[in-house]
Amino acid sequence: MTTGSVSPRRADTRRNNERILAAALESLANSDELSYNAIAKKAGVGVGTVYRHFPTSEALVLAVYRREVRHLVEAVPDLLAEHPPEQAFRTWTSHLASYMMTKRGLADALSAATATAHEDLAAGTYDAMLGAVTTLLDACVEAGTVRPGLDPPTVLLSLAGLMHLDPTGDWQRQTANLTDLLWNGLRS
Amino acid sequence: MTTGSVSPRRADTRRNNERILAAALESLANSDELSYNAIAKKAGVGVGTVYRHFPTSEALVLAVYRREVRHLVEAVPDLLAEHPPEQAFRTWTSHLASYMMTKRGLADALSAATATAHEDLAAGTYDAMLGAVTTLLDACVEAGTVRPGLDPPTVLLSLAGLMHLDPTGDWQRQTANLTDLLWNGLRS
Amino acid sequence: MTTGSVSPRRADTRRNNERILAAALESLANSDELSYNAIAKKAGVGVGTVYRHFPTSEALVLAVYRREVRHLVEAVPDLLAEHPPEQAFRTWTSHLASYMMTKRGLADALSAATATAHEDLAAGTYDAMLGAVTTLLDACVEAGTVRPGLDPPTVLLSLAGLMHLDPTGDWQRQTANLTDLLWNGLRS
Amino acid sequence: MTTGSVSPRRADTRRNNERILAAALESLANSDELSYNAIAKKAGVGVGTVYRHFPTSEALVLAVYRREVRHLVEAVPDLLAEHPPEQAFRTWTSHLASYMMTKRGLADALSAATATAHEDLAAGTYDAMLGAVTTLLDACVEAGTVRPGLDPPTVLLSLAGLMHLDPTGDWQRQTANLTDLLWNGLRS
DNA sequence: CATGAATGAGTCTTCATTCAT
DNA sequence: AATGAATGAAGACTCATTCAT
Repeated sequence: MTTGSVSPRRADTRRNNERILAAALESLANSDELSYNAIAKKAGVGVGTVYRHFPTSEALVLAVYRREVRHLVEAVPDLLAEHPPEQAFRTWTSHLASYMMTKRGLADALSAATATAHEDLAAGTYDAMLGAVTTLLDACVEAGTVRPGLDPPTVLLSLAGLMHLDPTGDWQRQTANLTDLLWNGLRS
Repeated sequence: MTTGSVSPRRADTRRNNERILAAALESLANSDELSYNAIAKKAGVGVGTVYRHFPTSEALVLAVYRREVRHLVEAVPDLLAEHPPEQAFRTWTSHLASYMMTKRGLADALSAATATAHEDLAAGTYDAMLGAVTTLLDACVEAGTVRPGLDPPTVLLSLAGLMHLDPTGDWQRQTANLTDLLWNGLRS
Repeated sequence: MTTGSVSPRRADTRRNNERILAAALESLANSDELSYNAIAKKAGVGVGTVYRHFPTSEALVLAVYRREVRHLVEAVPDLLAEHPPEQAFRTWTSHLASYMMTKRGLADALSAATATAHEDLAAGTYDAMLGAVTTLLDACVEAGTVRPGLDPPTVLLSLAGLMHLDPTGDWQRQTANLTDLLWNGLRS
Repeated sequence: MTTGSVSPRRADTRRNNERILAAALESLANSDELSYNAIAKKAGVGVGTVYRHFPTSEALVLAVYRREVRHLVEAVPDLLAEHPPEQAFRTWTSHLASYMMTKRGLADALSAATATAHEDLAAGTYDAMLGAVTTLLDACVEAGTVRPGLDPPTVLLSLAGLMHLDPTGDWQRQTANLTDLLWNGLRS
């Protein structure tokens, strides 16, 4: 009846889910390759288990993505609580950039997945990101530093370049430059 | 044993090169998948021939990319000759967008390739694009519609979002929106 | 801790048995494929339950077969009661044909199963079919339309072709043709 | 330049074809199972080679079948040359039976394959068998031992039972019995 | 130089079977 | 007894790469 139970099998299902997601994220972070066999091995479960949890690779990629997006999105309220709006916006942007730098393959995998994905599967994550941007913009508008009437999807789109920074170069400066340029277009 | 002409083979070779590149582009346009076997068949040559021309898939992708980039870059002088600078900039942007819409897989393939590629291989294409943007910006500055001192790499980066438009949606409007937003940041 | 009735479980059990058999028949009818997992799902029970009821796939196939054979066999008395013997024989033959047309996979599955099956498992169904044929023949002999001394196994064998009719063709005519041909060999 | 050449690779393509067909026949003879991996191993070639020669399992099964059918069909002229027609017919029938006894799985595999097969693929073999039967019947009619006007497809169908004989039983006698019964229906 | 057959490692995917709950 | 998650062996299939012709 020890906590590290004797039974090797039927280990907690939720735990498996976690391990699979973690393994998949690790794969995706580097190479945009995602092999069910490799993930199963890395997660220490059978291939079949991975299939049971995520029947298609779409589902798997999306699940990984969703988990990651949540982190970015959940950071927004805190940023707004601790910084003036413009600063919050800029900081969030740099979060986004550094995130992209460490999760290289995710973007590619995602765009491959969403190509086939049913709208509803992908929708959630895009909407979440959009919500984050909208919240940040609204705060800035409220503070009078950004002109009203901006289109959040367009602003989000303008940040997409962050996915293409060169991780071996001075991407922090490039991020700042991009944000500056963009900010000129947002200013009231 | 020559057939008569100085180098009858040379013509065949160049022809093969073209066919392979065309076949590869077609593959890349849709699926970001690139199979030597498939390309060979589509190009009507043996696999070995493809290997002889492009020993690594990196080399192949880059060759395709270079050819495509040339088209975009070469459009710039004509645009500037026929339109006022701002209009030229906007039109070029929409060229870029529609190009990305039809060459879906190319961007992904490229980013995968450059991950490992020797700098020098990739450098050429990036520089060419940068040159195009610089030329356009300079013309605008000259015309007084854009403030001087802008960083061309940053401007190019801000256009990267065009690679992520939804080809099933109203990407033409989104492109216009993005350009408008950006323009506000460029204006003098 | 009984729920009240003498054996409340027994009812469930019988019900499960039915559902499993029905699900298996449906599978077998089309594709000769028989997956425990698929059957369990279709029957709305757990895989384990299927295993408990039918420990081997042999047992399952045979159970399905036995149930189906019963239908064919039980039709004989009625046919003989309502038609003159020769007519009964011909009608039964066409029953057999149309049965085979709708249960495509069953025959294959069965022959695969009986290859390994213990004699006793398979015996029952063959004997039942043999009995049906014997009964029909006897009636015909009695009526004087068929010569006595025929070997029922041989007659049954001669009908095996019905398993190989082309369901997309005019199998009804083919059945009639076969029966006519055979009848010439049976006639007194 | 020895005949048992040094080069292990690129062994004569035709030879490969033979080996694959032989390996496949051996598999099919027993179990109606046909695994590309297993066949490749048994034939001593790579899996890919099997795929190159027979892209689908349909194609493979049919190729095997065709080869085997040819043997049966080619026996007809000799039989007719050496025996009186009726005897030729009976002997051919027993050939057929003994053939089926040793190629158990082939029939099942074939019926599975033809289910999906394009007509043209399968047609050849059926037509060949039909031709054999027709030739035999014609000879018998000519000799006056069989009544004219019989339908060859129906006769062939009546022989289908030979595929279902019990190889552990006295199938030789059963074959004779079936032929006798059938002959009564054919006699003039 | 070009060709394309051969190879086989590696990925995907399904399913029988076990067993903790 | 029933359930269904987990497992992993097994077979399908693809494709990069080599190399005889």
